[in-house]
Formats: sequence, structure tokens, C-alpha cells
Amino acid sequence: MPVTLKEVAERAGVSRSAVSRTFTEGASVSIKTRRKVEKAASELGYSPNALASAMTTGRTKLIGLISNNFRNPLFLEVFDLFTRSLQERGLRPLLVNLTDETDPENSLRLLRQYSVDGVIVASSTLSPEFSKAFRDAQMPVVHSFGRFASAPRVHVVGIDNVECGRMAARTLIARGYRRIAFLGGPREATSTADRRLGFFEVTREAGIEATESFATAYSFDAGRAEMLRLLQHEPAEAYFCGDDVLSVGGLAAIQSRGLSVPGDIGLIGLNDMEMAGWQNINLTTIRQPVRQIIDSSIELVVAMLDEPGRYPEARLFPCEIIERGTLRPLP
Amino acid sequence: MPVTLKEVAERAGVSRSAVSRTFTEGASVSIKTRRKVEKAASELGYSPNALASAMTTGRTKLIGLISNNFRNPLFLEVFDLFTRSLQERGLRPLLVNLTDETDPENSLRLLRQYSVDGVIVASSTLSPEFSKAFRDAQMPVVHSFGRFASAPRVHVVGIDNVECGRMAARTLIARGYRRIAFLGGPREATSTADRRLGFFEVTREAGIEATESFATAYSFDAGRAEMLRLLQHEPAEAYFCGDDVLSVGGLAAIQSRGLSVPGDIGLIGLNDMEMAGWQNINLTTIRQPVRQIIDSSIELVVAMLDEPGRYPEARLFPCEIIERGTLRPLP
DNA sequence: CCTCATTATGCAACCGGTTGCAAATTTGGC
DNA sequence: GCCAAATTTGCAACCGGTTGCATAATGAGG
Repeated sequence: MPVTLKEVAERAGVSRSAVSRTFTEGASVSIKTRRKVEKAASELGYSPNALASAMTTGRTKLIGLISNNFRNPLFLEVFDLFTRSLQERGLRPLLVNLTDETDPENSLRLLRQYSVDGVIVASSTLSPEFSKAFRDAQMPVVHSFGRFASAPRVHVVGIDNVECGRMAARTLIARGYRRIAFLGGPREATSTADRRLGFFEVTREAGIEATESFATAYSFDAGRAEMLRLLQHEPAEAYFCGDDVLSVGGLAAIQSRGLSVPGDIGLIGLNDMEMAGWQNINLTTIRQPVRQIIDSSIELVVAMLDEPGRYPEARLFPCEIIERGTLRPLP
Repeated sequence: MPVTLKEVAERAGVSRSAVSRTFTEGASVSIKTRRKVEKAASELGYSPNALASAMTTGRTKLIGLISNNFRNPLFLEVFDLFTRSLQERGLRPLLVNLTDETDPENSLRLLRQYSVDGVIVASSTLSPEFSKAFRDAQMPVVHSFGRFASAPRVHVVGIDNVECGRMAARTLIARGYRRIAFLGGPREATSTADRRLGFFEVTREAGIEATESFATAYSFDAGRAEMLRLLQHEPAEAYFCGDDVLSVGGLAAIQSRGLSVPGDIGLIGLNDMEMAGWQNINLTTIRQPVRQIIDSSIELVVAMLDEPGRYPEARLFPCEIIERGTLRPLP
């Protein structure tokens, strides 16, 4: 049984209010009382019950962290950074694993039951409507890695996926590739849709033939399977893969057919997950500024705690090409 | 402002107790009242406040999930499985990221403040004393991926790291390697110490010369750096690396020197992280039965909720060699 | 239709804190 | 040393539920 406020009060010979006040920032307590209370508290090993205090203050310092990307290596880094940054600000992450669920109903109920102060949706595949549900329920919400909208209904922090698509196309064209293609993730994923858009915008303008196909998931196996299929007919000279894991799957497929990268086929990914830098993979890719996205997301969610009606904004961070070994060099 | 019990009671024309009881399993309510309450509740969109209820029942259904392995790819899978399984049982994971902290004090205070029902320490590097602190504080605790002890002071679920070391040594010897070596993670890590022990137990018995060295972290860069160092002098014929990521780093180092694996040097890892199976890595390794470890951990922590004094036990699961391409075949 | 055993219901106290308000104490100016 | 202003303190109500206990309603049996 943990020590309670009451016991500390008795031992210190003061009222319960006095104890409560010594533990609340900026409350009015004389230095003398504070000393007595602190002494009693440390002797008893008291630490205040956050849940009980949440009942009256309405603040739990709990932040719901929702994701459906538990298999994406990039998210190791994402979870690490999120949990660390939240902790540094005295907030605790309450994790919700969506797996394949796309209906916000359950998560909403759950997070409401635990009276979380705010919600971060960390997903590049969920629709803006998903996050919107939390806003409608009056919860501060930020969609990290989410889809950009010029008039967002919730805070969105991430990258400009359309621009990434353009960037990829320009990079391939600049290296002299002409028959190029887009290998996306699942069609439903918002990120895939946007990257595709930008890619074809540039190829069209450049008057270049470009084809497309879609893997069934953002996974190694799906990328490999799709690439094996593509290799049966005449493959393109270079592929922009919607994601690094997909790229590595494609890479494996190409090499297993005895072809070389970038000799026979070029490959560019997106994310710059840690493994992309491993020399045995050495993937040329577009880097997402994960750290900035996360810092900015937390900054926004914290800001909303004090200013719940805050106008939703979209914050996009620039991506950058990381040159490694899966594209031929510039001519 | 969320709907409260009181509002539902008023709308249904019953007492607050009646409402409370319709939402608690096995409480005495007539079917008629229940109907009325359910109607009112759904009209108002009521869902009970888990925190308020926790105050009297003493159950938050919160489970602290503590880890310091946020950069280990295996833990993507680990977090995925933990969060899913907990959710399926109506429990919520409250994440604590330890980074390099090894003192339980802070985590303990934090988790006590949130009155978590139980704690899972998921780490292969933390000492048993770390978890012991939670038990001393009367919290149900399970150490997953922890160090085996014949008389454990807390529940431990994991693998027999000593046996893994033996397994690795036997595997290398069976393939005709004679000059073999152990490449461990940080010396302080309990898992490294145990794997080392088993490894040398077998080499000693077999009368085989074996050497050892230690990377500064369980990371790609550390593995690569250490292997590069080893390659400057006469390297061994085959290495047992304390971890898959370390192995991949070693692999990269070897290949960068123009040597081939398994032609010139053999390599065996441990964990069977997802990337080990990627064909561009194709690492021979020892597989940890992650799923069983996690299921068993949750089972134990749940059991302790009802039976807090339960006697601590160690549950070890057998590992298995996954043959891929970094060891020469059996003669 | 009445009695007695069961089941349902409401009252009120409680969980561990917070906070508005009024009373008590301290401080400062002269 | 006195008085008003400022600060500190405790009381008591409240947050949103749960639960033991006494009472009311229901059902079974005769």
C-alpha cells in the first residue's frame, strides 16, 4: 500500500491541504511548513498519486501514442524519440497498437477512458479522417507523418510526400535514367498516393515514359514479390520505391536474378531507415527528418494542452537525398 | 467534457450505484434497470472513467513496459507483440524508455505515481537487481529476456544464454572450424556474459583454441569497428557474435576488406531479427522464440495480479539454429 | 393472499488528491 | 507597539466512480 497524503500530513502535523500545496508548483506555502512536509514525505517515501490528482485537475500527463506501423524499422527510431522526448517533458506515452484497424472508434473510447491529455497519431498510412475523430471528440491531436492538406482539420507534421515523389523523379532523370517506374506500397496508403503523384508530375513534364505498380504491403516480402513479378517482363531502368523496406526487398529480388544494382537496374528508396546505411545494403534513399518531425509534433501537442482551440496547422520538413550505392552516379 | 455517471443516472432515472453496477461484471442489477441504463448511456455516449474507478478498486489495468533496447531491431517485433497481447487482455502499456539509465529509482517512482498494476522489464542487458527493485516495492514484475537464475528473485522469462553459447560453439565445431572466437556486446550486459560462458565451456571441453573480444555496444557500427580491428591481425576462422546487429556490422567489415563470408570467415549471430532473413544479409543465427517469451511474460504478469505473492519462477525457452548463408555447410 | 427467502436498489462513506473561501498568522510602515 | 495589507493555513466540498449495508421490491411456496 503506497503512502498517502493523509499519512504525510499527520506525521508532519499539518493539514492535508498543506501537503498538497507543497507538491504543487506555485502554491502558497511558508518555507517552514514546506520543510516539515518534505521531511515527513521523504521519511515515508511518499510520492503523490498522479491519477488521484488528475481527477480534480483534469490533467493526467498521459499522451496517447497511436500507430499502425509497428513493423516498419523506421519506427524503432520513432518510438525511441517519441518516448524520450515525452518523458523529458514529464509526459507519459500510453501506447495503442492499431495493427490493421482503421476505425478510430475503439482507440477513441480507450483513450477517453484513460483521460489522456492529448493524442499523437504516428502513421504515414492512416487517413486524416482518423485523426479528425479525436479532434471532434475535443482531444488535442497531432498527426505525425501524416498527409499534408492546405487547409488541415488537425495538426499535421511530416514531409511533403508529393515533393518527395518529384525529387525522386528528378534524381533518376538527372542520372540519365529514362525508362523509370514507381513501385508503391499499398494503394490505400496516403503516403503512397502522394509520392506517386509527384513522381508522375515530373516524368510527365519531362516527357518521359514511366510505369507504376504496387506492393501489397510496406514489407520486404511484398517488395521482393512485386519486383520478381516485374522482372519477368521487361523491367524499367530504375525504380522509385515508396519505402526503404520495399526497396531492400526489390534489391534482393534483382540480385537473386543475377542482375546487378546499380549496373542493370537503379533503385531509390524513401525514409533512410537505419539499415539503409548498413554497407551490405547501402541504399540510396530520401531521408525523412524524423527528429524534427517528432520534436515538432510534441511541441504542438504540448501547445494544445494550454490552448485547446488552437488553429490546426501543417508543418512540413524538407527531405534530402542520401547518396549511396543503388543509383549510377551523375554523368 | 466527457459524460459522467451522474448524468447517465439522472437520464435513466436511477441511482448512481445502479449505473455503476451495470458496468461492473457480476454486480446485482435487474434486467429492467440495466436496459434503462444502457439506453441512457448510449444516448449520451458514456464510457466509464477508468482512472476514477481505479481509485476505489485499486486496479488501473495499466502495465508499465520498461526497456532500454529501443535501438535493437528485434524490439520492433517485441513492442508489437507486447502491445497487441496486452490490448487483447484489456491492459494498456505505459511505456518507459530507459536509454542509458540503469537505476530503477526513477522508473519506480513514475510507475508508482500512475499506480500501474504490474511491470514488465524487457531487456537483455539489465541486471536482475533492476527488476528486483519493483518486487521490493510490492509490484508484480516480470523480467523478459532477462538473466536466468536457478533461484530467481523475480519472474524471469527468456532463453538460456549459456546454452546458446554452447550451441554456437558446437555448431561452429561441427562445421570443422577450429580457430573460433567470441565477439560479444558490452561487457556489462548480462546476456553477453552468459553467452560467453557457454561458448568457452564447449571450446575448452573440445580442446579448441578460442579467443574473445567485445564491441562497445550492440550496434552495427560497434560490430563493424571491432571486426575491422580484429582483421588487422590474424582473424579467427569463424565468429560467434553476441547479437545479430553486431554480426551484420562484422559482415560488412569483412566484405569491405575484400574477404568473403563464409568462404574466408564464418559468422553466426543471435536473435534472428527480421533483417537477418533478408537475402542481402542472409545471416546464419540462433533464433530466440520471441512470441513464446512474450506470451509467457504476459501470462505471468496477469497471474500475479490475482496472486501477488506468487513464487518467482524462471521460464526458459529453447532456441534454434537458423541455417542461412554465413557458415560453411556441414562436412 | 400471506409469509419468508431472494434479489434489487439507494444511501452514504470512501478512494487520494485539489481548491475556493474564510479565518489566522505574519509582515511592513510609521 | 499598533493597524492594515499580504501571506499562510485549514475546513469542507468536490472530482467520478465503487461498495457495504439497510431497506424495498420481487418471487416462491403453502
